[in-house]
Amino acid sequence: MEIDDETINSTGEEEDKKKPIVAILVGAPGSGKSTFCDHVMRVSTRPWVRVCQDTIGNGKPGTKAQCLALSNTSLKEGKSILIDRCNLDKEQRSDFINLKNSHKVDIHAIVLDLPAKLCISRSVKRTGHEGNLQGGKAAAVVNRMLQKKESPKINEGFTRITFCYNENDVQSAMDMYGSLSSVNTLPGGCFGEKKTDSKVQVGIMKFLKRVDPPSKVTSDKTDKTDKTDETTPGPSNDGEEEKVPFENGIPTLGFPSISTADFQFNIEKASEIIVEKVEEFVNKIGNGRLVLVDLSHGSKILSLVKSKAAKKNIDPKKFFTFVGDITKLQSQGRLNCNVIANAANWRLKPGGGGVNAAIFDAAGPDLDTATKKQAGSLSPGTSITVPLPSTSPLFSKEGVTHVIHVLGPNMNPKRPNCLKDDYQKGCKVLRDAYTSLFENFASIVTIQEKISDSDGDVGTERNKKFKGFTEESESKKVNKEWGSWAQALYKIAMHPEKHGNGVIEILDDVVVLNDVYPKAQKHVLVVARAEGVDRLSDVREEHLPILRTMHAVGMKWAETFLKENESLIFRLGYHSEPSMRQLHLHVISQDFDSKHLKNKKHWNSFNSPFFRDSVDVMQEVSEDGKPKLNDDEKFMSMELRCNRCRSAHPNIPRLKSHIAICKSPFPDHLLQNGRLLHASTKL
DNA sequence: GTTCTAGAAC
DNA sequence: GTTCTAGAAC
Repeated sequence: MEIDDETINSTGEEEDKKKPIVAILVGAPGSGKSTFCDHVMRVSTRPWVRVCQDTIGNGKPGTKAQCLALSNTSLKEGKSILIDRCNLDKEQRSDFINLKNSHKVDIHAIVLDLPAKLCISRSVKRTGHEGNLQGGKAAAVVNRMLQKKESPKINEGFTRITFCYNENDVQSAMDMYGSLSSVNTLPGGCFGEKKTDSKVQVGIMKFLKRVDPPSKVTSDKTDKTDKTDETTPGPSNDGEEEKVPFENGIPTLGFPSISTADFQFNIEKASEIIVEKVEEFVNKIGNGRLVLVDLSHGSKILSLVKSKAAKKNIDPKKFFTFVGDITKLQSQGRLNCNVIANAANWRLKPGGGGVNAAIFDAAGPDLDTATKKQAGSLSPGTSITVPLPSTSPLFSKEGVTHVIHVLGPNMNPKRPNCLKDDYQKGCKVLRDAYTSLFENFASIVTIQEKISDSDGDVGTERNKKFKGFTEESESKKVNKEWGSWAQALYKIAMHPEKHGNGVIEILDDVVVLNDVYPKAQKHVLVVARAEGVDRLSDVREEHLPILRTMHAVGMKWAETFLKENESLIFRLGYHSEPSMRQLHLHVISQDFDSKHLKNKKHWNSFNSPFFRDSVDVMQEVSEDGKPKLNDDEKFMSMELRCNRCRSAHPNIPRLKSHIAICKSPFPDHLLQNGRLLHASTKL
């Protein structure tokens, strides 16, 4: 991030230039707030006062009132202030934001949303080493605070919000604030907010998900004439609403009109197809939304689409048009689109003018490299999703995490594959192009939803909406070959008498055995004996009887174990993508007390959406003909969270010492539909 | 699936 | 120095 000289305080008033800044740090203990303040105060030539609640009482912790008092006196002296306290929820921040009522100031938020494990380990360090207990205490404090966090929003009254998710982000933000003199300031708006880099920190998904639908943006029902200055980006219907910030954190696809510019597709027909496809998809993209973007207010396509969408009563919160540069939607238009579509050429090459040149240009060489990894060319009517590396400026400045390249039909005789006037073919290709684009966007949304659901609450209802999408993209996966070590279960299923290692029951349809490396006190596998069902993705409606048998046998064994030990709790389910060949049901006690549970993958394979409860699998197969799979690798690298209280832990040993003592009740979704089996439920 | 181990993190 | 993770080999 850097300061853009052109955007530095363009109002020109001398007084304005000396406006102090109230910089509110937002972050858990250990997120680096004090380090941030120290650095800024050391290098900045602007006069800063640090308002730190931890030390405000003569070096000891003080009160919020003391912080406010110091803030007031400092502002009166014309000094800028750094509010160094957690400020994680809206209420905690509001008193400091209200300082703008009595002082002429800009209110900034600097969000230090670093991985929970990092904050915890830093807190542990700070509180001293007094054995493991101290670590547990620090984790508990950080976890408790993180439960409360609410992402700051512009509409709380901030002039500017800077989000930091890793040390690099923090360094950039420190440099930025450190470079401020008493006269320059930073442009307003929301910067760096991201929703999708879940591999870095899955925990933020829940944080960002709690957003309201956009309130003010509507696709106008009346045909107003647009008189707004063409250089000002904003919702295309009304200039007055430009000041209203868009809600960020909602998965949003910004897309240009395909084929109408360079490829000379008829605008009337194109607008009809856009609206038709939007209508078809608008309810298939979860809480996501679609935004048609065009650079100029005079654009015919926008007004045609707008009026057609209004006639069809398409929800204006889910679909609207927007005037602005598709490569600067966040920085100039304050509209965060985590996904943008590119009107690509068939060679997927940069340059050539128009949207394609602009996007490749703004994204830097990273996009070209990432694109080449995916494909070398594109057929008309198709699209391809390219995850944007975080090093790309489009990612860091605009919050774009994916670019979807789309190729529409060509009606321009000067370009290759021209359809001339064959609109029958042309319309079909254009429809295909939008279908492919919106499907690709839907898969991105689905993956994000699944990850955020996994972070505590499960949105079964929402998942149901995605029926059809994920499966399609996932089924494209080529079946992996099984390694020699992965055949053990298969061999046992086929010849249990020969390979009887650990086998405890042999029936016609299933074999039951103790897991050779149990991940809990009790851990058995119920293996299907039929040939041809290697894994969950092979399961279809015809396998419902075997699923039911496996479930019944698994339940019987769980009950047997519960008679021996009433304190156990069992869960029955399948791995979305098993390592061992031959469909097998895990019957596993929820203590996870085992020396064989050694790494993140072991934990997450039983404690993330990757683990599919047997009851849900049976229901899905009977309703949809096949089970849902959550086989994204991301689930394996998720933060380590307690299966009961959902607290985060920095590593496996810490997690294990926590779960050994955690007595919290299980999350709600596990308590429903018989997903968990207790002694009391059966006695 | 596990084991082994380099090297990152503490 | 020790602990812990993650990738390769099996």
